Amino acid sequence: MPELPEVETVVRTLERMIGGRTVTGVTVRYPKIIEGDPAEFEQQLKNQTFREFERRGKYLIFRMTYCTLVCHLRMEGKFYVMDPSEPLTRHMHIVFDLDDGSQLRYNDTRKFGRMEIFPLDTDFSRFRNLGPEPFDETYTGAYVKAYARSRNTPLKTMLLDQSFTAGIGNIYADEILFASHLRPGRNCHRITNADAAAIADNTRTILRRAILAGGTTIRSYTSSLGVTGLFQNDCMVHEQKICRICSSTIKMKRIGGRSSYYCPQCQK
DNA sequence: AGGTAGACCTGGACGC
DNA sequence: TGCGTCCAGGTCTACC
Repeated sequence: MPELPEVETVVRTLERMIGGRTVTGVTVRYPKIIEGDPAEFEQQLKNQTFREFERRGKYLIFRMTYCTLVCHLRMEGKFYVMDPSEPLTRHMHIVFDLDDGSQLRYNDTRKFGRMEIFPLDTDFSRFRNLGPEPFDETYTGAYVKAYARSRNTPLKTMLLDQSFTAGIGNIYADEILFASHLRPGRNCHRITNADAAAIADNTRTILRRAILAGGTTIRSYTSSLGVTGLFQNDCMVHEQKICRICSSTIKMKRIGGRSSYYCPQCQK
């Protein structure tokens, strides 16, 4: 379930592994992954070089020689860099042949991920209505408070709204709210300045910690790139049974269609 | 306009 | 064992 920290790790790992490599061919094996015409996708990327690697929210952005390749892993998308002699499994939907003889393979069990080509000069600051990055200087307690006051929705739903801030997913939303001592079902409209400041601070603290954890797991060519981080070990509430602070039983509730975990004692 | 249910997919866990 | 059912997660679309 790649969220911001996992995507950041994948981008940095790919930068290290395929930065400067030129695409010699592309094979689209499952066309629906591609937004637009798959044949055109294959043609446009041929002979282009992976130059710069960026992330915006949960989107991976590859600046090529003449265009920008944008990927979203959704739930289960993974990249592998492999030798062509390794078996191509049924969930490897897009294959990029690289000029050093290796292959970049896109694997996605549930086929939810998407790839699309944009012009080289595309401005991603307002891409798909994405809000500020959590590490942007504009993501402050004051921003959180102002945004919260403008809506009438559970805090959990607000954190998952990518136009609020880009990159938070279901796991980190639960963890940020636990660290902030706020229940996921609390309405966002009436939060205090202190609550808003806590959300802003904890968003950054938790994401930064997760990026560090994810960045330590990348070792082999054939392991999934960046999506097998260690952060699961650090979860305080998400998919937990007992609160690690007060030993209360963790509760689970569906909020906005998403399972939300919280400690009834530590979060109010 | 803001909020939410449903669609998109597959495989794993679970109950009978 | 084997079947059916439910669930997971991110985003877009359709609808109220």
